[in-house]
Amino acid sequence: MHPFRTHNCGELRSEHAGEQVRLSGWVHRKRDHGNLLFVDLRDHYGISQCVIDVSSELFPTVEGARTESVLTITGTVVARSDETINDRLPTGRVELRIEQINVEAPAQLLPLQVNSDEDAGEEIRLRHRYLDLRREKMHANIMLRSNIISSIRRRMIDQGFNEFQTPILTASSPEGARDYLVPSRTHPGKFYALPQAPQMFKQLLMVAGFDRYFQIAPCFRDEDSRADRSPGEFYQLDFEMSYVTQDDVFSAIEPVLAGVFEEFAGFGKQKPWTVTKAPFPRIPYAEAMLKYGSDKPDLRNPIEIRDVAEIFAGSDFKVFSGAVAAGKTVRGIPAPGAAAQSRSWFDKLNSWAQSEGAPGLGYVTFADGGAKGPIAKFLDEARLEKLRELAGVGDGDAVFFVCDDAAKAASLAGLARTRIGQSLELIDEEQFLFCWIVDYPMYERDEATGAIEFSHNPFSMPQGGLEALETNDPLDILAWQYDTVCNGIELSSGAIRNHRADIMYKAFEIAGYGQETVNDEFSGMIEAFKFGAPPHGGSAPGIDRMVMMLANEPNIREVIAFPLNQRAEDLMMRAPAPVEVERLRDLSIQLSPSAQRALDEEAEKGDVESNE
RNA sequence: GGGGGUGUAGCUCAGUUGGUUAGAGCGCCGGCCUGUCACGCCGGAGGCCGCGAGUUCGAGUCUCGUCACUCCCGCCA
Repeated sequence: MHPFRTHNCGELRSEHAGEQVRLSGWVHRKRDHGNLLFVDLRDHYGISQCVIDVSSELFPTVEGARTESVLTITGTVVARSDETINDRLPTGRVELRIEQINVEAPAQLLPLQVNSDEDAGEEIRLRHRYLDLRREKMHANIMLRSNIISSIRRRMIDQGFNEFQTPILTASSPEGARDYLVPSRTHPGKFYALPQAPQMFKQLLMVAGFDRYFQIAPCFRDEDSRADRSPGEFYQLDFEMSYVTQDDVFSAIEPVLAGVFEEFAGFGKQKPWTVTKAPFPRIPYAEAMLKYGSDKPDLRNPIEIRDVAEIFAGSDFKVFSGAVAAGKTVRGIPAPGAAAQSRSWFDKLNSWAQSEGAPGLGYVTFADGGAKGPIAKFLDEARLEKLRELAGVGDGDAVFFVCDDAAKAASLAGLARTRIGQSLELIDEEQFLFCWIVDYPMYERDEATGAIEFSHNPFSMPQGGLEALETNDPLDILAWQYDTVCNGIELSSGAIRNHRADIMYKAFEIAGYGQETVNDEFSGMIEAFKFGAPPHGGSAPGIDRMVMMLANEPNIREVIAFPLNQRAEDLMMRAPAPVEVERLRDLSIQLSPSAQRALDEEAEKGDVESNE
């Protein structure tokens, strides 16, 4: 007989009755009746009830085994009597009579309870992550992640993609996020950087003549975390293709995303959520900013913002008409059914808008063929009729107004759209609604300095190519640049790349970088482009975010086995940590006095604590 | 770097306008219990109320500072 198990803990059924079997697993729960004792033995696969009574000499051993101890139990499978069958357990029609037991590893008192759904503090969960991961929900989340990744891999390979690895120790990339740096021992004073993404490598693979690359790629960015942004590192489904247009990229990846989401949309849900079928809607950036006030719209919210500047232009509402005359705009946010809301509901939205820095949130309500609200009396019937038409509203509805310059108005209107949609419960959450945001502007003006800079990704091909760069106003140039958005979350960003050295130099020149800078900062890639680079493009959906959405978790750390905490520390492995002076010497590194002082203070504090 | 929330038993939390000895559930230890499956019943141990100042006759409670965790802003081409 195998030393540990003949079956797993989720396997035993009625047909095994009478067999001599061996199970290994953790003590999930014990029910000690004094003379009769039940042990729920748990492993990755399930739970089996084992039973022993006082007549056995093994009884004290089982009684003494604490929760989460690891046991190997040998015995006979017995069918349970009808009244003792547990239909909630797949193995609940049988139990194992304990005839032999080996305590493989006893467990101490637990810092968190594995067999309970009770929330434990995150610090304790991360410090003892191996225990946290034993718990049902976390175990399921991590398995979901594993299954999603193998599904992605299968689907990508089926689409003709090839999996490659790219370096982890590489060069620091200019712009973008802060890099994680790794000091070089062999080159004193020089540093590697961990890749923020394999961006340049995947482009170089295209230049190298491979086609259809993908990788489940680790990415490292030294930026502060958020609930949906894991600290330090995360994973992308990174892919790139040669000789493609934007439409080719979309039609290659849409079936993968739609397929994966359809496959897993039922995880932990009463009924599977609906998923957008390919092809996903394509929304130009400018339209998204107008209609949704965001370049990552949540399409589950039915509200669409309208430009209603013309209604206020020349009107008696001087605050708005004056602003419109001065070049500002007015955005209208329809609120279907909101006319029935109380005065305090409108007041609450108004004070919310003020907390966002706006003067307020004006509105008009429509009822009984007339219009009410603080602004209504300033608008004549023709203007009100035009408003009904533009905003698509009628009796029972309301429209809110935001007046500012276009960018600010769009942004506040977008926030208001979300807030109003939630407040009126207009959002059917149980769906995954995808779209592409396309036609991003290539450049934008820095508010503070007035300088022209890249608005998204400097490696994107400008629409119209070199000619557009040479002849158009930079702020009017669009890029072959696109984002995948699902339920208001940016899932990926991608582009048709700029594969021409001459266009690259020109594009950077407009953003204020000379040829030498490009040669310095992107030497590998710009060189490569001088030896025949294929037109290419791709994208990189975030794996962690996809899993988070499919698992319906509000926090990305719930779908990562061993995440860093918010301060990018590993509480379990104790990273980052100080190192011996000798090792720093190897690396030609000396700590600053302030860093040394901080370490000394911390060490002192640690000593005091450990002496107690 | 800035703002909000939280910090009380091993864990999750309650704790009134500041007022005697700080509670509950789970876990732990002991006792009883031969059909439970979140077993049940009885008993017990376990607290620098994050830390440090201050106000007060008196602080878990109020004030200030500080630390930790977390959420958000900045940041994330």
